[in-house]
Amino acid sequence: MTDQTRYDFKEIEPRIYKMWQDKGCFNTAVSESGEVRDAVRAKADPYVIVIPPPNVTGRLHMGHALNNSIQDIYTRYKRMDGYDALWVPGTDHAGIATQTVVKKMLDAEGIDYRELGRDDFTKKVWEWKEKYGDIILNQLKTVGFSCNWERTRFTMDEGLSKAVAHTFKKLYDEGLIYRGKRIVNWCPVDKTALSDDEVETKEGGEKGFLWQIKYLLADGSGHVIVATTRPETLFGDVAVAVNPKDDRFKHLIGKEVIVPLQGRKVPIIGDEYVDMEFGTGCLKITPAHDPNDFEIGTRHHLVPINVMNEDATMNEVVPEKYQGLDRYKCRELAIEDLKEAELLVSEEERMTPLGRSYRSKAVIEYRLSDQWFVKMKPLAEKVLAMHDQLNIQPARWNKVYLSWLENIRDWCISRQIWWGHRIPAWYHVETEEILVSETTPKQVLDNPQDWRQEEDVLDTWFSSALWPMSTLGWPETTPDFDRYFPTSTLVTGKDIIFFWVARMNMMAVHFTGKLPYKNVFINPIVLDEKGETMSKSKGNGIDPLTVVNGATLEELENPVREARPSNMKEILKRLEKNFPEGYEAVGADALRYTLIYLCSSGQQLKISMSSFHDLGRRFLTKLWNASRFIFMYMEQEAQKGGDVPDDFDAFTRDEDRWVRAKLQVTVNKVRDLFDAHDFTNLGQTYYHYVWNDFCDWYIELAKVRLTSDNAQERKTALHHLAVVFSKTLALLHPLIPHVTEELWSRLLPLADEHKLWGGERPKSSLLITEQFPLARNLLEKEAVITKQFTLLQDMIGAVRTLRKTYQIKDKEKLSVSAVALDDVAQALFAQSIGTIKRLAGLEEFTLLSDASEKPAKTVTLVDQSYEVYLDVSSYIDVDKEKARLEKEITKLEKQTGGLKQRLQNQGFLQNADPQVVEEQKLVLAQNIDQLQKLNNLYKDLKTW
RNA sequence: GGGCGGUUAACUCAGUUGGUAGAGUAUCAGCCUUACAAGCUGAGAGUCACAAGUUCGAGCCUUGUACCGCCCA
Repeated sequence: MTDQTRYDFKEIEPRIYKMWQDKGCFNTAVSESGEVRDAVRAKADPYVIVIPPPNVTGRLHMGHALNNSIQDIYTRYKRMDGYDALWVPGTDHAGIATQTVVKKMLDAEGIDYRELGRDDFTKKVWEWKEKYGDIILNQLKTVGFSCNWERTRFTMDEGLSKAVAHTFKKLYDEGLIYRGKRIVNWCPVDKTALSDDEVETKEGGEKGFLWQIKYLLADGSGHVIVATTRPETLFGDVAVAVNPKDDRFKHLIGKEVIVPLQGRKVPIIGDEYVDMEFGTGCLKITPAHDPNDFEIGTRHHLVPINVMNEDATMNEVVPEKYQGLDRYKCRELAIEDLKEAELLVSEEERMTPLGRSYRSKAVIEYRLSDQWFVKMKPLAEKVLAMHDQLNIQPARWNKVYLSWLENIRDWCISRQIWWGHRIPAWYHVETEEILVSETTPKQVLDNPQDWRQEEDVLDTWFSSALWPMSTLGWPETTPDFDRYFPTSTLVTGKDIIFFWVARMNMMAVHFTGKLPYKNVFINPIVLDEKGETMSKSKGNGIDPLTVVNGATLEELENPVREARPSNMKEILKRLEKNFPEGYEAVGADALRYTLIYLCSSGQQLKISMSSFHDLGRRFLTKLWNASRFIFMYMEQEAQKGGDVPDDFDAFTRDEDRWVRAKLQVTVNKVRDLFDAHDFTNLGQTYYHYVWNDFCDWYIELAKVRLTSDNAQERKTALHHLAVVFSKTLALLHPLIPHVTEELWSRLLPLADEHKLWGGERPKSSLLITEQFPLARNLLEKEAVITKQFTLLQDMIGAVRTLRKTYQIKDKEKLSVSAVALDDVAQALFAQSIGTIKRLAGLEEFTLLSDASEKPAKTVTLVDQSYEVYLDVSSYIDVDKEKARLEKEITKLEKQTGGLKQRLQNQGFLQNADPQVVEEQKLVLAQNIDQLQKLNNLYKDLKTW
């Protein structure tokens, strides 16, 4: 036995993880090159998960910890269950994010990345990636995840890049990728296009203004009033539109107005799009800066006028005084000038819908430019047709997923940055002919001066969409792709159902005819204890590594100080109050246990710093100490001596049968919960079994025999402890792998040494590859013992309650007698006299043969199956006992009254399920019986 | 505007085909019982958000309302 009463994760976890890696435990049965490494497993079904690749710039956060804990549970469970398990790890290149990080780094060094040029900049990014790109993968290792690190992938790897080029070329040839001048979401900070899905809008819009501006008619016959939230774009106006049905304005169609501040003449056009109710009923048309206007402009063959630069400053098209101004500066100035010119009619504050980049958070500009698109509808239709083959859990996410696919829009895939997969298209400098090719085409090689390659790169999600295929070698027909595709399960967050899940499905179905996985599990979002999303800027994040490794107060405060949230003082105060000595680490297993325990079926998971101590650490400490107990008694056998029985069965008792039945029930349940992706009850199931069944009851019961002089009894108890505990460790391993593996390594040699297995020795010396306990139906006699055992538990509980009610000190030994009213109780009590005495703290426990032998002046507990008589003559307080009985009688009467009423209700008797009626009748009869007994006791009391 | 989720004990959450509400934490009381005081034993604690409906019977089903969170337009 170790002296430490707690699990030393700091020493154990890294050691165990390294051991797994050294022994190749995360490897597959068949290597990438097709070499068989485990002949048995190579014949088994594969079980495959591909990781949602974290950004290469990313750092592990609680969401990753949860998401990957779930994946690890599945991987380990299936691996133990005999499958050839493969969990493919890796990172994505995160085009915009990574480019920004490296750009900032260069800025700090005083280097302008533009001056470096594309090739040198890309080199710098690769250098950065080599240096920092594995950080998040290493962080995953510290949490114990059993990824197959041999197969670590990166979306910019050569093979994966080939897959991207291949896909692009194919889709282009099939007419599913096209290039066109379109209005796109433009991020003026990152200076790139964004897809619709990368734009966030705030509920209810953001604070802004609606201005009404006079546009004078060119013929001097008056004016129209136009309402706009974006006056700075008026320089790009190409028309004013009215609804052709609008009697107020339809006579103006065909006339011209003068664009204010600029003097250009533009036509008044009629278009049904214009909402007569909204604003003034006159709409300025600015095709280069608004998607709706773009459509209207196209319909009327109007040439768009772009008035902004890439960074959303005003360009040379606008009057000189506005040129170079930021769009908002220009807006202010324009409003002033309009006032001056007496063209501003009104200014009204209102919430206006605003899009922001999900990366930079900058307000999106609309920009007319040449972009590449994927035609999504044909791809989406194929996926929709196969939807019955996809199991999305929780099922409600089907709706979200389907509605996106059903209302699919084309996907803008070009990005105006340098870091990423450069689009494999070449333009002829004179003819504008386009060549698309996986590798540089011959024409280009022959006459490089005549061709220029597309400057844009592809959206990172384009390569992510290929992830389950490309990580396994596609489009090559590799052994990996043959064996491991399609994969089994995808675990991810709801925020990327559109970005990622749907697009992966489309690519896989289009290119292979198969969905890339069978199951999709959407894990909840991790929130802080107030229910707010964790974010750097709020300073409310809980770093999983802090939980694993601990942190000083200063280390806890630093991220908050850097983020400078508005409630910074309050947060710092709370940290100082709660963690004056810093945060005490709990290790990876405690982190994992806590997250899964709290992983409810809702959409969110609230967590606080203290939950890891209260849930995870407590549980592990309990398990650790249970093992100390078992190991201690095993070690003591060396001195105590004696032989193991020839047949453990001969000395096996009901409590042994009971705990094994409980274990089996738990095994069945855990398997069901795994298979149903139901984590809601998993933590509780584990907790209840380990804490209540195994520790509180079985270990306590076993103590009677473990302290016995009879070696055969002792060793039989140890035998059952060894077997049951070994299976318990196996059952827990997927969730808390390190501690269970460590305890496994201590249990096996000890039980071997003392010959305790009795034919039930586990097969594997490493728990990670031990068979996961098998499910089976409970035998009839197991079901019976499980039920019977509650009699014993209730009886002991009742005695304990009485003791407390009478405030009898735990040390005071009581004398109790009991009578069994049925055979079950008779057999159980007769066998359990020793354990009852110990667990209820009794001096004497006498089993009477008949209720008539009941001693005088006892406190009596009545049950259907037994009566218990407590000799409390030296403690008894008649009034107190009266009160106790009264309370119980009242409660029972109330219940009985309700039952009677129901059973007199004709409606109930006629309509209810006959079985239910019978049940209720039985309960009523029992209640009446019980009530009778209690009333008798109450009468007796008067004679005391 | 459309959709999704939530509202159950002080807190975090369970709650199977409708049959008289459960767990953990916290609280209170008693215990250093040779695995664990990061423990053990016991106790108290709920108008299941609100309203109406269906039903013999509703935390659960239907409709509506309120509030909280999220997604889409």
